[in-house]
Amino acid sequence: MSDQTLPEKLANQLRRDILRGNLTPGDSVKERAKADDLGVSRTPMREAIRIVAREGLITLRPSRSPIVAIPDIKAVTDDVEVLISIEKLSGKLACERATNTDIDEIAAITQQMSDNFSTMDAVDMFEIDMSFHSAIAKASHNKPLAEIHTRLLARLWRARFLAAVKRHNRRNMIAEHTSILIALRNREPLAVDTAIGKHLYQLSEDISSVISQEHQNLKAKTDQ
Amino acid sequence: MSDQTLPEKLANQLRRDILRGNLTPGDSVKERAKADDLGVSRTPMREAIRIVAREGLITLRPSRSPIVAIPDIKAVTDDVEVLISIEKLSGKLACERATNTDIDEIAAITQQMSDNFSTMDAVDMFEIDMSFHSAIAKASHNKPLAEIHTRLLARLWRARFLAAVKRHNRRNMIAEHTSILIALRNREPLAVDTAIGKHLYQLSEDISSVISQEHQNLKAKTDQ
DNA sequence: CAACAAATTTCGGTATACCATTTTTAAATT
DNA sequence: AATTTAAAAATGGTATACCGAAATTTGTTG
Repeated sequence: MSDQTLPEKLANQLRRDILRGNLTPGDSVKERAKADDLGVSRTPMREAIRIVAREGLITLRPSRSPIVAIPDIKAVTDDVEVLISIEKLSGKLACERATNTDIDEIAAITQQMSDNFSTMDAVDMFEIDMSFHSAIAKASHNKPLAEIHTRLLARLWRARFLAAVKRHNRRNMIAEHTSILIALRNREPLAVDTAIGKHLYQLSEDISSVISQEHQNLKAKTDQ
Repeated sequence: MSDQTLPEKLANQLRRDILRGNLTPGDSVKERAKADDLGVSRTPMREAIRIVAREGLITLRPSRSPIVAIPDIKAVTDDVEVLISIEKLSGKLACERATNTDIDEIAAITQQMSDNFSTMDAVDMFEIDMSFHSAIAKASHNKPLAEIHTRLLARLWRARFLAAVKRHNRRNMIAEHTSILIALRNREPLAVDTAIGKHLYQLSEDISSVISQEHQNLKAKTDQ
């Protein structure tokens, strides 16, 4: 874990702050202040900000403070559009290339979710959901694909989380995950495609509604 | 053009050096040396290196000089795999959302290529080919999609270029571009999908052969 | 001459200093 | 009191300095 570079660690911290809501869209992210907070100099913090910015969670402005990105509905639905395509490709490739270990891992995650679904809070649930989707991307055995997938998920983290807290149709989710898992185990690309499509279809609208609602709440915000 | 930040400009310079062959895979990219070359300090150069590294053209190594990425066959074919999927999605979305201006632009590029195909050298030809594909991505009106596409193209630039120099079946290429264009103009997603698939299908193997050949030539390379 | 060891150099990582632009604050004028 | 303007503070961009790890060179020893 400690083979992570300092800027990476700082970037993680920033992400966490944004996703947990300690930093909300529109907040400024000042190099000096953040660096002082965490007891490092500006150089690595600057790099960390760039890392997170490239993922889309922070917006850079020339000669101005970076701010936490304010996702507009279009950008988010665009992301979801790509995410669906990427996940479907992952599923197809996973059918061809996933090892049994890969699939067992996906099964374990699914099992874990269904075992604890009544006791977990939204955050736990959400993180398991994330790991489910990441596991499929990994099972594609295509590294650039997995990287793109990771980046998209990171960008959608917050929106997905907000959406997930709202609708708690957990049973439904588990059923959908299970059908994806079965299709993968049977190595049936078409069934995987359908199952993933079904699972992600609703997401776009759910997210849109949450984001548009947030935009309402963001009206009287004057701080940079 | 001058609204580009200094690190961006330096990153462009690095890309160009790599793609033009002034820097070849395996060469080290030293902060200090490169910064001195271009008369800037290490800070912006460092940032530029990170930018290009994140695109995949440079490989960072902990506490070592970054080196120009040595693309292995697997990585390149993986990239192509994703590229095909991304371009097909672009085509599908372009059918729905492209403005007539978008399509006229694509047509103009195609025309330009067919007008000058006998007089252009490999580089000219190649750059027009690039712009053709970028124009389709732009016509999807999905920004993150276009960004991913750009990044993939950049990463494949060199390999595609090397492959393109070898096979000069230009007429074939123009015919394929034309069929993509027609399908787009008719707004027929299926036809677009087929045409793009056909156009990109060969690419993977062409590139693979070029890359594997290059790996041969890279045997006795001892410089870091 | 080979192999190992120590000293030196090189290089990335981090901290700090300086500069230019932008933002904020405060004062001054109408 | 409101508006404009000037001064001060804040902030990102860039340069430089310092440090520790890694690589290289050099010297010594078997």
